[in-house]
Amino acid sequence: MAKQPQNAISPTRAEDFPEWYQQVVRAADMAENSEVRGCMVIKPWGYGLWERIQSQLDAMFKATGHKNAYFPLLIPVSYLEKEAAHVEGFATECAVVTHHRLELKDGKMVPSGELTEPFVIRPTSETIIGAAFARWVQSYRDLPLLINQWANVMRWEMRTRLFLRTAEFLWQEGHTAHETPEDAMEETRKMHGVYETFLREHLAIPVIPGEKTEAERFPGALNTFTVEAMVQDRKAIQAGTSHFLGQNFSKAAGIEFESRAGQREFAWTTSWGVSTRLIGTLIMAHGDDDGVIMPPRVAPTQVVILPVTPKEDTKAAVLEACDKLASEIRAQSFHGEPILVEVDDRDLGGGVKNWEWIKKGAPLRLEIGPRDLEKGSVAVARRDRAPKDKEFLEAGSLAGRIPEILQSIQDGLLERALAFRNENTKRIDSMEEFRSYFTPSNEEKPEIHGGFAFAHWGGSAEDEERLQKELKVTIRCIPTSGDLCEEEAGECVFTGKPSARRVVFAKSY
RNA sequence: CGGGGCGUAGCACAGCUUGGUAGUGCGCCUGGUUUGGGACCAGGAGGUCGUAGGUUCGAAUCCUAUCGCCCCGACCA
Repeated sequence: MAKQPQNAISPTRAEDFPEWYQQVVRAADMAENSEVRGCMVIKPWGYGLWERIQSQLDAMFKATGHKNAYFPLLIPVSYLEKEAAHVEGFATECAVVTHHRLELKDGKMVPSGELTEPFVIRPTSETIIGAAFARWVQSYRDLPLLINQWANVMRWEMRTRLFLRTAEFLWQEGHTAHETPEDAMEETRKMHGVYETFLREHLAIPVIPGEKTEAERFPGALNTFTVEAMVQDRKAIQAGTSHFLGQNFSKAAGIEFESRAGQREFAWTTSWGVSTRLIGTLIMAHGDDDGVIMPPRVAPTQVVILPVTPKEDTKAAVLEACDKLASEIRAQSFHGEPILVEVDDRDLGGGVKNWEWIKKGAPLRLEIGPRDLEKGSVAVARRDRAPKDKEFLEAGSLAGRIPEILQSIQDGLLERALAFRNENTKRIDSMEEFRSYFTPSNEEKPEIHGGFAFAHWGGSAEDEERLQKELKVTIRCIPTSGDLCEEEAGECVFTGKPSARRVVFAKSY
Protein backbone atom coordinates (compact mmCIF):
# COMPACT_ATOMS: atom_id res chain seq x y z
CA MET A 1 0.00 0.00 0.00
CA ALA A 2 1.31 3.39 -0.97
CA LYS A 3 2.01 5.68 1.95
CA GLN A 4 -0.58 8.42 2.19
CA PRO A 5 0.67 11.98 1.89
CA GLN A 6 1.12 13.88 5.12
CA ASN A 7 -1.54 16.38 4.15
CA ALA A 8 -4.84 16.16 2.34
CA ILE A 9 -4.41 18.94 -0.20
CA SER A 10 -1.93 18.85 -3.02
CA PRO A 11 -0.26 21.10 -4.02
CA THR A 12 0.41 22.81 -0.70
CA ARG A 13 -0.05 26.54 -0.22
CA ALA A 14 3.66 27.13 -0.55
CA GLU A 15 3.93 25.07 -3.74
CA ASP A 16 1.13 26.69 -5.72
CA PHE A 17 -1.31 28.91 -3.90
CA PRO A 18 -3.93 29.42 -6.67
CA GLU A 19 -4.06 25.70 -7.38
CA TRP A 20 -4.20 24.92 -3.66
CA TYR A 21 -7.22 27.21 -3.42
CA GLN A 22 -9.08 25.40 -6.16
CA GLN A 23 -8.28 22.01 -4.70
CA VAL A 24 -9.53 23.10 -1.29
CA VAL A 25 -12.84 24.34 -2.65
CA ARG A 26 -13.31 21.00 -4.32
CA ALA A 27 -12.03 18.83 -1.49
CA ALA A 28 -14.33 20.61 0.95
CA ASP A 29 -17.22 20.06 -1.45
CA MET A 30 -18.22 23.72 -1.30
CA ALA A 31 -18.76 24.58 -4.95
CA GLU A 32 -18.02 23.55 -8.50
CA ASN A 33 -17.86 25.18 -11.87
CA SER A 34 -21.07 24.83 -13.79
CA GLU A 35 -21.75 24.40 -17.47
CA VAL A 36 -22.57 28.10 -17.60
CA ARG A 37 -19.50 30.20 -18.23
CA GLY A 38 -18.23 31.87 -15.09
CA CYS A 39 -21.11 30.67 -12.95
CA MET A 40 -20.72 28.25 -10.07
CA VAL A 41 -22.89 25.70 -8.37
CA ILE A 42 -22.70 26.33 -4.65
CA LYS A 43 -22.97 22.98 -2.91
CA PRO A 44 -24.59 22.41 0.50
CA TRP A 45 -21.44 22.89 2.58
CA GLY A 46 -20.62 26.15 0.80
CA TYR A 47 -24.19 27.36 0.81
CA GLY A 48 -24.53 26.40 4.47
CA LEU A 49 -21.66 28.74 5.24
CA TRP A 50 -23.33 31.50 3.20
CA GLU A 51 -26.57 30.99 5.14
CA ARG A 52 -24.69 31.41 8.42
CA ILE A 53 -23.00 34.57 7.15
CA GLN A 54 -26.33 35.80 5.87
CA SER A 55 -28.31 35.27 9.05
CA GLN A 56 -25.66 36.81 11.30
CA LEU A 57 -25.11 39.87 9.11
CA ASP A 58 -28.84 40.24 8.64
CA ALA A 59 -29.28 40.43 12.40
CA MET A 60 -26.64 43.16 12.53
CA PHE A 61 -28.42 45.11 9.78
CA LYS A 62 -31.75 44.81 11.57
CA ALA A 63 -30.13 45.91 14.81
CA THR A 64 -28.95 49.08 13.05
CA GLY A 65 -32.45 49.85 11.84
CA HIS A 66 -32.49 48.44 8.33
CA LYS A 67 -35.29 46.53 6.66
CA ASN A 68 -35.08 44.03 3.83
CA ALA A 69 -36.82 44.47 0.49
CA TYR A 70 -36.45 43.02 -2.97
CA PHE A 71 -36.04 44.77 -6.31
CA PRO A 72 -36.09 43.47 -9.91
CA LEU A 73 -33.28 41.49 -11.45
CA LEU A 74 -33.69 43.37 -14.74
CA ILE A 75 -32.83 47.01 -15.05
CA PRO A 76 -33.86 49.16 -18.04
CA VAL A 77 -30.73 50.27 -19.86
CA SER A 78 -31.91 53.87 -19.70
CA TYR A 79 -31.65 53.80 -15.88
CA LEU A 80 -27.96 53.04 -16.13
CA GLU A 81 -27.40 56.00 -18.43
CA LYS A 82 -28.53 58.47 -15.82
CA GLU A 83 -25.33 58.54 -13.79
CA ALA A 84 -22.33 59.15 -16.04
CA ALA A 85 -19.54 57.68 -13.88
CA HIS A 86 -21.72 54.70 -13.03
CA VAL A 87 -22.39 53.76 -16.68
CA GLU A 88 -18.73 54.03 -17.47
CA GLY A 89 -17.82 51.79 -14.57
CA PHE A 90 -20.24 49.00 -15.32
CA ALA A 91 -21.07 49.16 -19.03
CA THR A 92 -18.45 46.65 -20.16
CA GLU A 93 -19.49 44.01 -17.69
CA CYS A 94 -23.23 44.01 -18.17
CA ALA A 95 -25.17 41.04 -19.43
CA VAL A 96 -27.95 42.35 -21.66
CA VAL A 97 -31.43 40.96 -22.23
CA THR A 98 -32.74 41.94 -25.63
CA HIS A 99 -35.52 39.42 -26.35
CA HIS A 100 -38.46 37.95 -24.48
CA ARG A 101 -39.49 34.86 -26.42
CA LEU A 102 -38.11 31.76 -28.08
CA GLU A 103 -39.28 30.11 -31.27
CA LEU A 104 -38.40 26.75 -32.72
CA LYS A 105 -36.54 27.26 -35.99
CA ASP A 106 -34.81 24.37 -37.80
CA GLY A 107 -34.84 22.37 -34.59
CA LYS A 108 -33.24 25.17 -32.59
CA MET A 109 -34.76 27.60 -30.16
CA VAL A 110 -34.09 31.14 -31.32
CA PRO A 111 -35.02 34.46 -29.69
CA SER A 112 -37.83 36.16 -31.56
CA GLY A 113 -39.57 38.95 -29.69
CA GLU A 114 -37.16 41.85 -29.58
CA LEU A 115 -37.65 44.22 -26.65
CA THR A 116 -38.21 47.88 -27.41
CA GLU A 117 -35.79 48.72 -24.63
CA PRO A 118 -33.14 46.20 -23.59
CA PHE A 119 -32.60 45.31 -19.94
CA VAL A 120 -29.36 44.64 -18.20
CA ILE A 121 -29.15 41.98 -15.53
CA ARG A 122 -28.30 43.99 -12.42
CA PRO A 123 -24.58 44.36 -11.82
CA THR A 124 -25.65 46.36 -8.73
CA SER A 125 -28.96 48.05 -7.96
CA GLU A 126 -28.31 51.72 -7.21
CA THR A 127 -30.28 52.84 -10.24
CA ILE A 128 -33.39 50.73 -9.89
CA ILE A 129 -33.54 51.17 -6.13
CA GLY A 130 -32.99 54.88 -6.67
CA ALA A 131 -36.06 54.94 -8.92
CA ALA A 132 -38.11 53.30 -6.17
CA PHE A 133 -36.71 55.68 -3.56
CA ALA A 134 -37.77 58.60 -5.76
CA ARG A 135 -41.37 57.38 -5.46
CA TRP A 136 -41.11 56.64 -1.75
CA VAL A 137 -39.50 59.82 -0.57
CA GLN A 138 -41.61 62.97 -0.46
CA SER A 139 -40.77 64.64 2.79
CA TYR A 140 -37.91 64.85 5.28
CA ARG A 141 -40.25 62.77 7.42
CA ASP A 142 -39.68 59.84 5.04
CA LEU A 143 -35.99 59.93 5.86
CA PRO A 144 -33.80 58.20 6.64
CA LEU A 145 -34.84 55.34 4.39
CA LEU A 146 -32.82 52.29 5.39
CA ILE A 147 -33.14 49.33 3.01
CA ASN A 148 -31.18 46.18 2.39
CA GLN A 149 -31.55 43.56 -0.32
CA TRP A 150 -30.19 40.01 -0.42
CA ALA A 151 -29.80 39.12 -4.07
CA ASN A 152 -27.77 37.75 -6.92
CA VAL A 153 -26.03 40.06 -9.35
CA MET A 154 -24.19 39.50 -12.59
CA ARG A 155 -20.96 41.00 -13.87
CA TRP A 156 -19.54 39.61 -17.06
CA GLU A 157 -15.98 39.25 -15.87
CA MET A 158 -13.05 38.33 -18.11
CA ARG A 159 -11.62 35.80 -15.73
CA THR A 160 -13.49 34.05 -12.98
CA ARG A 161 -12.52 32.03 -9.92
CA LEU A 162 -14.84 30.16 -7.59
CA PHE A 163 -16.19 32.52 -4.92
CA LEU A 164 -13.54 35.17 -5.56
CA ARG A 165 -14.88 36.38 -8.84
CA THR A 166 -17.79 34.73 -10.58
CA ALA A 167 -20.07 36.10 -13.27
CA GLU A 168 -23.07 35.60 -11.02
CA PHE A 169 -22.62 36.03 -7.31
CA LEU A 170 -24.73 36.35 -4.20
CA TRP A 171 -24.51 39.41 -2.03
CA GLN A 172 -26.33 41.92 0.05
CA GLU A 173 -26.61 45.51 -0.96
CA GLY A 174 -27.71 48.16 1.50
CA HIS A 175 -29.18 51.34 0.07
CA THR A 176 -30.09 54.28 2.21
CA ALA A 177 -31.29 57.85 1.72
CA HIS A 178 -30.77 60.68 4.20
CA GLU A 179 -31.68 64.25 4.85
CA THR A 180 -28.18 65.62 5.26
CA PRO A 181 -24.68 64.75 4.05
CA GLU A 182 -23.67 64.31 7.69
CA ASP A 183 -26.37 61.70 8.25
CA ALA A 184 -25.40 59.83 5.08
CA MET A 185 -21.72 59.90 5.99
CA GLU A 186 -22.52 58.64 9.46
CA GLU A 187 -24.46 55.75 7.90
CA THR A 188 -21.58 55.00 5.52
CA ARG A 189 -19.14 54.83 8.41
CA LYS A 190 -21.51 52.87 10.61
CA MET A 191 -21.88 50.07 8.07
CA HIS A 192 -18.17 50.16 7.41
CA GLY A 193 -17.84 49.48 11.13
CA VAL A 194 -20.40 46.68 11.01
CA TYR A 195 -18.33 44.93 8.35
CA GLU A 196 -15.13 45.34 10.33
CA THR A 197 -16.81 43.85 13.38
CA PHE A 198 -18.38 41.00 11.45
CA LEU A 199 -15.12 40.04 9.77
CA ARG A 200 -13.20 40.15 13.03
CA GLU A 201 -15.68 38.64 15.45
CA HIS A 202 -17.55 36.20 13.22
CA LEU A 203 -15.11 35.24 10.48
CA ALA A 204 -12.01 35.68 12.69
CA ILE A 205 -10.40 37.79 9.98
CA PRO A 206 -8.63 40.98 11.01
CA VAL A 207 -9.11 43.77 8.50
CA ILE A 208 -7.78 47.23 7.93
CA PRO A 209 -10.70 49.64 7.72
CA GLY A 210 -9.92 52.53 5.45
CA GLU A 211 -10.87 54.76 2.60
CA LYS A 212 -10.20 54.11 -1.07
CA THR A 213 -8.29 56.54 -3.23
CA GLU A 214 -10.09 58.15 -6.14
CA ALA A 215 -8.74 55.56 -8.54
CA GLU A 216 -10.28 52.67 -6.60
CA ARG A 217 -13.57 54.37 -5.79
CA PHE A 218 -16.98 52.91 -6.67
CA PRO A 219 -18.24 54.42 -9.95
CA GLY A 220 -20.42 57.35 -8.96
CA ALA A 221 -19.41 57.50 -5.28
CA LEU A 222 -17.86 60.49 -3.51
CA ASN A 223 -16.14 58.30 -0.94
CA THR A 224 -15.62 54.56 -0.80
CA PHE A 225 -14.67 52.84 2.43
CA THR A 226 -13.28 49.34 2.48
CA VAL A 227 -12.20 46.60 4.83
CA GLU A 228 -9.01 45.03 3.52
CA ALA A 229 -8.02 41.56 4.62
CA MET A 230 -4.73 39.77 4.08
CA VAL A 231 -4.84 36.17 2.93
CA GLN A 232 -2.06 33.61 3.12
CA ASP A 233 -0.32 34.47 -0.13
CA ARG A 234 0.04 37.90 1.49
CA LYS A 235 -2.20 39.58 -1.02
CA ALA A 236 -4.94 41.96 -0.02
CA ILE A 237 -8.59 41.28 -0.65
CA GLN A 238 -11.38 43.81 -0.43
CA ALA A 239 -13.87 42.07 1.83
CA GLY A 240 -16.60 44.69 2.04
CA THR A 241 -17.32 48.22 0.90
CA SER A 242 -19.43 51.13 2.01
CA HIS A 243 -20.03 54.11 -0.25
CA PHE A 244 -21.03 57.69 0.37
CA LEU A 245 -22.82 58.57 -2.84
CA GLY A 246 -23.51 62.22 -2.12
CA GLN A 247 -26.37 63.46 -4.28
CA ASN A 248 -25.10 61.85 -7.49
CA PHE A 249 -27.65 59.07 -7.55
CA SER A 250 -30.49 61.04 -6.03
CA LYS A 251 -30.09 63.67 -8.74
CA ALA A 252 -29.96 60.97 -11.40
CA ALA A 253 -33.04 59.18 -10.04
CA GLY A 254 -34.91 62.21 -8.74
CA ILE A 255 -34.93 61.36 -5.03
CA GLU A 256 -36.25 64.72 -3.86
CA PHE A 257 -37.93 65.75 -0.66
CA GLU A 258 -39.40 68.78 0.97
CA SER A 259 -37.09 69.85 3.77
CA ARG A 260 -37.89 71.18 7.22
CA ALA A 261 -37.38 74.65 5.78
CA GLY A 262 -39.87 73.92 3.01
CA GLN A 263 -37.26 73.62 0.24
CA ARG A 264 -37.07 70.92 -2.46
CA GLU A 265 -33.82 69.08 -1.82
CA PHE A 266 -32.08 66.02 -3.15
CA ALA A 267 -31.49 63.22 -0.69
CA TRP A 268 -28.02 62.04 0.30
CA THR A 269 -27.56 58.36 -0.36
CA THR A 270 -25.25 55.49 0.56
CA SER A 271 -24.75 51.92 -0.54
CA TRP A 272 -22.78 49.08 1.01
CA GLY A 273 -22.24 45.41 0.34
CA VAL A 274 -20.51 42.13 0.94
CA SER A 275 -20.68 39.10 -1.30
CA THR A 276 -19.95 35.38 -1.54
CA ARG A 277 -16.39 36.57 -1.98
CA LEU A 278 -16.29 36.46 1.81
CA ILE A 279 -16.26 32.68 1.45
CA GLY A 280 -13.16 32.79 -0.74
CA THR A 281 -11.57 35.21 1.71
CA LEU A 282 -12.31 32.89 4.60
CA ILE A 283 -10.83 29.89 2.81
CA MET A 284 -7.64 31.74 1.92
CA ALA A 285 -7.32 33.41 5.32
CA HIS A 286 -7.69 30.31 7.49
CA GLY A 287 -7.21 27.22 5.32
CA ASP A 288 -4.21 24.95 5.70
CA ASP A 289 -2.69 22.10 3.69
CA ASP A 290 -5.48 19.80 4.88
CA GLY A 291 -8.28 22.03 3.61
CA VAL A 292 -10.72 24.58 4.96
CA ILE A 293 -10.80 25.69 8.58
CA MET A 294 -14.23 27.05 9.48
CA PRO A 295 -14.38 29.62 12.25
CA PRO A 296 -16.84 28.09 14.74
CA ARG A 297 -19.27 31.01 14.67
CA VAL A 298 -20.06 30.52 10.99
CA ALA A 299 -19.43 26.78 10.55
CA PRO A 300 -22.54 25.09 9.11
CA THR A 301 -21.77 22.18 11.43
CA GLN A 302 -19.76 23.08 14.49
CA VAL A 303 -19.34 19.64 16.01
CA VAL A 304 -19.19 16.32 14.19
CA ILE A 305 -19.58 13.10 16.10
CA LEU A 306 -17.95 10.09 14.49
CA PRO A 307 -19.07 6.74 15.83
CA VAL A 308 -16.25 4.17 15.87
CA THR A 309 -17.91 0.82 15.36
CA PRO A 310 -15.33 -1.91 14.93
CA LYS A 311 -17.54 -4.68 16.30
CA GLU A 312 -21.08 -5.47 15.34
CA ASP A 313 -22.11 -6.31 18.91
CA THR A 314 -21.13 -2.92 20.34
CA LYS A 315 -22.36 -0.87 17.39
CA ALA A 316 -25.82 -0.13 18.75
CA ALA A 317 -24.45 1.02 22.10
CA VAL A 318 -21.91 3.30 20.41
CA LEU A 319 -24.53 4.88 18.18
CA GLU A 320 -26.81 5.40 21.13
CA ALA A 321 -24.02 7.12 23.05
CA CYS A 322 -23.33 9.34 20.04
CA ASP A 323 -26.95 10.40 19.77
CA LYS A 324 -27.10 11.08 23.49
CA LEU A 325 -23.99 13.24 23.35
CA ALA A 326 -25.36 15.02 20.29
CA SER A 327 -28.53 16.03 22.07
CA GLU A 328 -26.57 17.15 25.13
CA ILE A 329 -24.41 19.33 22.93
CA ARG A 330 -27.38 20.63 20.99
CA ALA A 331 -28.82 21.85 24.27
CA GLN A 332 -25.77 24.06 24.75
CA SER A 333 -25.57 27.42 23.09
CA PHE A 334 -22.78 29.31 21.42
CA HIS A 335 -23.25 33.04 20.88
CA GLY A 336 -26.93 32.72 21.60
CA GLU A 337 -27.68 29.90 19.20
CA PRO A 338 -27.96 26.15 19.76
CA ILE A 339 -24.75 24.38 18.82
CA LEU A 340 -24.87 22.76 15.39
CA VAL A 341 -23.93 19.13 15.81
CA GLU A 342 -24.10 16.22 13.41
CA VAL A 343 -23.62 12.50 13.99
CA ASP A 344 -21.95 11.08 10.91
CA ASP A 345 -23.23 7.53 10.92
CA ARG A 346 -22.75 6.91 7.23
CA ASP A 347 -21.55 3.43 6.37
CA LEU A 348 -18.04 4.47 5.43
CA GLY A 349 -14.56 3.75 6.72
CA GLY A 350 -13.76 5.77 9.84
CA GLY A 351 -10.62 7.22 8.32
CA VAL A 352 -12.43 8.35 5.22
CA LYS A 353 -15.08 10.16 7.21
CA ASN A 354 -12.53 11.72 9.50
CA TRP A 355 -10.57 13.16 6.57
CA GLU A 356 -13.69 14.39 4.86
CA TRP A 357 -14.52 16.53 7.89
CA ILE A 358 -10.95 17.71 8.15
CA LYS A 359 -11.08 18.88 4.54
CA LYS A 360 -14.44 20.57 5.11
CA GLY A 361 -13.02 22.27 8.17
CA ALA A 362 -15.55 21.28 10.84
CA PRO A 363 -14.19 22.96 14.00
CA LEU A 364 -14.54 19.94 16.30
CA ARG A 365 -14.54 16.21 15.66
CA LEU A 366 -15.58 13.87 18.45
CA GLU A 367 -15.04 10.13 18.27
CA ILE A 368 -16.80 7.58 20.40
CA GLY A 369 -15.90 3.90 20.26
CA PRO A 370 -16.45 0.83 22.44
CA ARG A 371 -13.39 1.57 24.56
CA ASP A 372 -14.69 5.07 25.23
CA LEU A 373 -17.95 3.59 26.43
CA GLU A 374 -16.04 1.50 28.98
CA LYS A 375 -13.87 4.39 30.10
CA GLY A 376 -16.49 7.11 29.82
CA SER A 377 -14.30 9.12 27.49
CA VAL A 378 -14.60 10.90 24.15
CA ALA A 379 -11.76 11.57 21.73
CA VAL A 380 -11.75 15.26 20.86
CA ALA A 381 -9.93 16.61 17.80
CA ARG A 382 -9.79 20.32 17.00
CA ARG A 383 -9.46 21.48 13.42
CA ASP A 384 -6.96 24.14 14.45
CA ARG A 385 -4.55 21.40 15.54
CA ALA A 386 -2.85 18.56 13.67
CA PRO A 387 -5.15 15.86 12.20
CA LYS A 388 -3.86 13.11 14.53
CA ASP A 389 -3.87 15.30 17.60
CA LYS A 390 -6.65 14.01 19.83
CA GLU A 391 -7.38 14.50 23.42
CA PHE A 392 -9.52 12.18 25.54
CA LEU A 393 -12.01 14.09 27.64
CA GLU A 394 -14.55 12.89 30.15
CA ALA A 395 -17.87 12.17 28.44
CA GLY A 396 -20.10 13.32 31.27
CA SER A 397 -18.83 16.89 31.39
CA LEU A 398 -17.92 17.30 27.73
CA ALA A 399 -21.13 18.87 26.42
CA GLY A 400 -20.85 21.72 28.91
CA ARG A 401 -17.31 22.44 27.79
CA ILE A 402 -18.06 22.60 24.06
CA PRO A 403 -18.88 26.34 23.97
CA GLU A 404 -15.58 27.26 25.59
CA ILE A 405 -13.64 24.95 23.25
CA LEU A 406 -15.36 26.46 20.22
CA GLN A 407 -14.60 29.94 21.52
CA SER A 408 -10.97 29.04 22.01
CA ILE A 409 -10.79 27.85 18.38
CA GLN A 410 -12.52 31.05 17.24
CA ASP A 411 -10.08 33.21 19.23
CA GLY A 412 -7.09 31.16 18.11
CA LEU A 413 -7.96 31.62 14.45
CA LEU A 414 -8.22 35.37 14.83
CA GLU A 415 -4.93 35.51 16.73
CA ARG A 416 -3.20 33.39 14.14
CA ALA A 417 -4.53 35.51 11.27
CA LEU A 418 -3.59 38.72 13.07
CA ALA A 419 -0.08 37.46 13.77
CA PHE A 420 0.29 36.47 10.12
CA ARG A 421 -0.81 39.89 8.97
CA ASN A 422 1.48 41.68 11.38
CA GLU A 423 4.45 39.54 10.35
CA ASN A 424 3.80 40.50 6.76
CA THR A 425 3.15 44.18 7.26
CA LYS A 426 6.12 46.45 6.98
CA ARG A 427 6.75 50.17 7.31
CA ILE A 428 8.67 51.19 4.24
CA ASP A 429 10.53 54.48 3.84
CA SER A 430 12.51 54.15 0.65
CA MET A 431 11.69 53.40 -2.96
CA GLU A 432 14.42 50.73 -3.20
CA GLU A 433 13.03 48.89 -0.23
CA PHE A 434 9.53 49.20 -1.64
CA ARG A 435 10.62 47.72 -4.95
CA SER A 436 12.49 44.80 -3.48
CA TYR A 437 9.60 44.07 -1.09
CA PHE A 438 7.22 43.61 -4.01
CA THR A 439 9.56 41.88 -6.45
CA PRO A 440 9.50 38.07 -6.47
CA SER A 441 12.91 36.42 -6.73
CA ASN A 442 11.64 33.95 -9.30
CA GLU A 443 10.06 35.84 -12.18
CA GLU A 444 8.95 32.69 -13.99
CA LYS A 445 6.91 31.32 -11.16
CA PRO A 446 6.54 34.03 -8.54
CA GLU A 447 6.75 32.68 -5.01
CA ILE A 448 4.65 34.07 -2.21
CA HIS A 449 6.19 37.43 -1.45
CA GLY A 450 5.47 40.96 -0.31
CA GLY A 451 2.64 41.77 2.03
CA PHE A 452 1.22 45.03 3.26
CA ALA A 453 3.54 48.00 2.89
CA PHE A 454 2.78 50.88 5.15
CA ALA A 455 4.28 53.92 3.50
CA HIS A 456 3.85 57.63 2.98
CA TRP A 457 2.10 58.75 -0.15
CA GLY A 458 1.74 62.11 -1.77
CA GLY A 459 1.40 61.11 -5.39
CA SER A 460 -1.29 61.68 -8.01
CA ALA A 461 -3.71 59.29 -9.66
CA GLU A 462 -1.18 58.98 -12.51
CA ASP A 463 1.58 58.02 -10.08
CA GLU A 464 -0.78 55.42 -8.68
CA GLU A 465 -1.44 54.00 -12.12
CA ARG A 466 2.26 53.84 -12.89
CA LEU A 467 2.86 51.96 -9.65
CA GLN A 468 0.21 49.42 -10.59
CA LYS A 469 1.69 48.92 -14.06
CA GLU A 470 5.24 48.52 -12.81
CA LEU A 471 4.87 46.49 -9.64
CA LYS A 472 1.21 45.38 -9.70
CA VAL A 473 0.85 47.15 -6.40
CA THR A 474 -2.07 49.40 -5.49
CA ILE A 475 -3.04 51.54 -2.57
CA ARG A 476 -5.48 49.31 -0.74
CA CYS A 477 -6.69 52.01 1.57
CA ILE A 478 -5.98 55.01 3.68
CA PRO A 479 -6.62 53.57 7.15
CA THR A 480 -9.43 55.30 9.01
CA SER A 481 -9.32 53.41 12.29
CA GLY A 482 -7.77 50.44 14.00
CA ASP A 483 -4.25 49.64 15.14
CA LEU A 484 -2.66 50.51 11.81
CA CYS A 485 -4.18 53.96 11.67
CA GLU A 486 -1.76 56.59 12.79
CA GLU A 487 -1.48 60.20 11.87
CA GLU A 488 2.18 60.90 11.42
CA ALA A 489 3.63 63.30 8.90
CA GLY A 490 6.36 62.24 6.52
CA GLU A 491 7.50 62.30 2.93
CA CYS A 492 6.04 60.39 0.04
CA VAL A 493 8.33 57.49 -0.81
CA PHE A 494 7.86 58.05 -4.53
CA THR A 495 7.63 61.79 -5.01
CA GLY A 496 9.16 63.25 -1.86
CA LYS A 497 6.07 65.40 -1.39
CA PRO A 498 4.78 65.91 2.13
CA SER A 499 2.36 63.28 3.42
CA ALA A 500 0.07 63.48 6.42
CA ARG A 501 -0.11 59.74 7.03
CA ARG A 502 0.96 56.32 5.88
CA VAL A 503 -1.29 54.36 3.56
CA VAL A 504 -1.46 50.63 2.87
CA PHE A 505 0.02 49.26 -0.35
CA ALA A 506 -0.32 45.65 -1.51
CA LYS A 507 -0.89 43.37 -4.42
CA SER A 508 -4.50 42.40 -4.44
CA TYR A 509 -7.25 40.11 -5.64
C1' C B 1 -8.97 40.63 -25.50
C1' G B 2 -3.05 39.58 -25.34
C1' G B 3 0.80 35.57 -23.57
C1' G B 4 1.36 30.43 -21.92
C1' G B 5 -0.78 25.55 -20.85
C1' C B 6 -4.65 21.94 -21.39
C1' G B 7 -9.34 19.27 -23.04
C1' U B 8 -9.16 10.93 -23.06
C1' A B 9 -14.48 7.05 -17.52
C1' G B 10 -17.14 10.77 -11.64
C1' C B 11 -11.80 12.66 -10.39
C1' A B 12 -6.35 12.68 -11.54
C1' C B 13 -3.66 11.21 -15.61
C1' A B 14 -0.88 7.81 -19.44
C1' G B 15 -1.19 6.74 -24.64
C1' C B 16 -0.22 11.01 -29.52
C1' U B 17 6.47 12.25 -31.69
C1' U B 18 6.89 6.60 -34.99
C1' G B 19 -1.93 6.30 -37.20
C1' G B 20 -4.07 -0.17 -36.50
C1' U B 21 -9.83 1.17 -33.19
C1' A B 22 -8.43 2.77 -25.27
C1' G B 23 -5.42 2.03 -20.45
C1' U B 24 -3.63 3.05 -15.12
C1' G B 25 -4.69 4.97 -10.14
C1' C B 26 -8.51 6.85 -7.03
C1' G B 27 -13.87 6.73 -6.77
C1' C B 28 -18.43 3.65 -7.78
C1' C B 29 -21.22 -1.51 -7.56
C1' U B 30 -21.13 -6.96 -5.78
C1' G B 31 -19.01 -10.81 -2.66
C1' G B 32 -15.52 -12.04 0.99
C1' U B 33 -11.72 -10.72 4.67
C1' U B 34 -10.82 -6.65 7.91
C1' U B 35 -11.77 -2.66 11.59
C1' G B 36 -9.76 3.29 16.93
C1' G B 37 -9.31 4.37 11.04
C1' G B 38 -7.71 7.95 4.74
C1' A B 39 -7.98 -1.01 4.62
C1' C B 40 -7.16 -5.77 1.66
C1' C B 41 -8.51 -9.68 -2.04
C1' A B 42 -11.65 -11.16 -6.07
C1' G B 43 -15.22 -9.90 -9.61
C1' G B 44 -17.96 -5.90 -12.17
C1' A B 45 -20.19 -1.27 -14.29
C1' G B 46 -18.57 3.04 -16.74
C1' G B 47 -15.40 6.44 -22.33
C1' U B 48 -18.55 7.60 -30.12
C1' C B 49 -10.75 10.25 -26.59
C1' G B 50 -14.25 18.70 -26.24
C1' U B 51 -16.90 19.64 -31.12
C1' A B 52 -16.99 19.94 -36.56
C1' G B 53 -14.57 19.14 -40.98
C1' G B 54 -10.28 17.08 -43.72
C1' U B 55 -6.11 13.45 -45.02
C1' U B 56 -6.10 7.90 -44.90
C1' C B 57 -8.00 1.21 -46.18
C1' G B 58 -7.86 2.83 -41.01
C1' A B 59 -7.44 8.88 -36.61
C1' A B 60 -7.32 9.71 -29.40
C1' U B 61 -2.82 9.97 -32.46
C1' C B 62 -1.63 13.91 -38.55
C1' C B 63 -4.01 18.78 -40.70
C1' U B 64 -7.74 22.90 -40.34
C1' A B 65 -11.45 25.37 -37.85
C1' U B 66 -14.21 26.02 -33.57
C1' C B 67 -15.82 25.76 -28.40
C1' G B 68 -14.42 25.37 -23.41
C1' C B 69 -11.17 25.24 -19.12
C1' C B 70 -6.71 26.70 -16.18
C1' C B 71 -2.48 30.10 -15.09
C1' C B 72 -0.33 35.11 -16.04
C1' G B 73 -1.86 40.25 -17.70
C1' A B 74 -5.84 44.25 -18.59
C1' C B 75 -11.07 44.80 -15.74
C1' C B 76 -13.28 44.02 -11.12
C1' A B 77 -16.80 42.57 -5.03
